Amino acid sequence: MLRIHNTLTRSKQPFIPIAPPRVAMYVCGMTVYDYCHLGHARVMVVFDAVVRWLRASGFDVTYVRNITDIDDKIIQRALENEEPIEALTARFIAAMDEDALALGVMKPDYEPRATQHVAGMLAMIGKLIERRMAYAIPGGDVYFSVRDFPGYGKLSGKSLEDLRAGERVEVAGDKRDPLDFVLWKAAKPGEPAWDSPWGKGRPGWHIECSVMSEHHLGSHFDIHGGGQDLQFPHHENEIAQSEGAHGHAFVNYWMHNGFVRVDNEKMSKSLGNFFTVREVLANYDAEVVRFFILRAHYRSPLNYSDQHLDDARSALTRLYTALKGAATAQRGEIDWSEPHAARFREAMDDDFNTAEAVAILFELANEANRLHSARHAGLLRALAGILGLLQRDPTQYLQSAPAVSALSAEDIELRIGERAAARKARDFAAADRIRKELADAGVTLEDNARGTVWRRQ
RNA sequence: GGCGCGAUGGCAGAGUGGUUAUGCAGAGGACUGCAAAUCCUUCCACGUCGGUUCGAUUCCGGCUCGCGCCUCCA
Repeated sequence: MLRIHNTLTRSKQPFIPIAPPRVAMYVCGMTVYDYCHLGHARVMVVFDAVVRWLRASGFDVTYVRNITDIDDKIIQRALENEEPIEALTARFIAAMDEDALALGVMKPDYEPRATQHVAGMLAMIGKLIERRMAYAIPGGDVYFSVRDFPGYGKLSGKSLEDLRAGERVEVAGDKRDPLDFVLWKAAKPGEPAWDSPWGKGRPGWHIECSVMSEHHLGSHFDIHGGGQDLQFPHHENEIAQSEGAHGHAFVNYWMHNGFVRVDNEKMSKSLGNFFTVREVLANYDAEVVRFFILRAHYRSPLNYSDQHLDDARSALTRLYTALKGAATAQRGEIDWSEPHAARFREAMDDDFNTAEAVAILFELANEANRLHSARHAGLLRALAGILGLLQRDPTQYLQSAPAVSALSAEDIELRIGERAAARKARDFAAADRIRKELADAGVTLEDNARGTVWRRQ
């Protein structure tokens, strides 16, 4: 049985869907004013693996990942770029789609955008005011009143007192409580705005997720995910809004993935220590990046460095090499009673332990190599497929070139031909010279009974 | 200051109250014209101080160090 670590209880709990086999899952996606960095990649890949495993386990998953396409930073960036907001967001949504596709991330079932749900937000804000959990102030802002929502802080494990004590920022004097957060922001002249009962304005950040999740999944659903940094205040506020408006439980299982780090520090926009997905993909195959992410547990911190990606690349090469030699059996149904498959399932059922699952993949590779077993190779490929790995033609993968490559496949084949002639003439010095030359260009040769095969790096 | 998470072998990274994680790297061997790949063998481990226990890396507590949240952030 699947167990999920629930942030609400800080423990692993058996996963019991509200209406099996249906599973409703919402993940906070990107604010589209810049390229995705590796932290975003981790969210996409991790929850992609979660959805894949849920589906492989027989659940009928509806997966929603939102797009925040209106917010202060978007407005500011559009202003800086002197381009319309719609053009800016369209550009970065397209870039995000490219990154996701490269990383093998399947499209969510729905990708709602904040700007498409303003009417729903107005309705929910109205309801919160009606239920006396929100209030409008003269300027046109509307705030959520945290003291009127019992249980505020239950997700992040903080009390209102703790939070007040820890305040680091001076707050506007018109809030009733410093911790009250904005639901609706009055527009300043020139800013994008929607009409509302409180005047022209735009939504606060948190309200969109409460509204869009309800729209697609209902007011009470199974799983809500996102990066650890969203736990507070974003997800805490979502709970306040949704439970405040509906009067019943919002989400049963909260999942938060760990940060990507650089030099032991969180990779973040504000620190400026981030690498965009496309920067990394210029030097590394996207599958290597996906493998690198999935090889760690989703809740652990993940340290990024070129050295670690090199390591991941070598490891992935071993897996593909095992597949190369074997006539992989057709994919089809997985025999879950097979010991490796059973352990794989056990690992994934234990809070999506992809690190353990990947280790089992290596054990299968060893079996496949040792026994020349197409059955093991086939199982390796099938199980890896659940993680979105090892689905390419092995030779194609092993010969794939990074962005900048000195030698073309044709050149390589040509040199291999010359070397074969030299070897036939038993001129091994010449043959070794050619091999050395190719090695220096990042190409490794392997002689076998049928001839010579090559791969990069 | 408040709250929380973590500390595993050269590196990365799972896990477990007593038994091999796994990968990369290293050493030796088999195979090879030599290599590569593969296989076999092998070195290297659980921050620190106490406690519980027949036995703790694994449970409990103190300490040290690191990280995160408390402000936008995946």
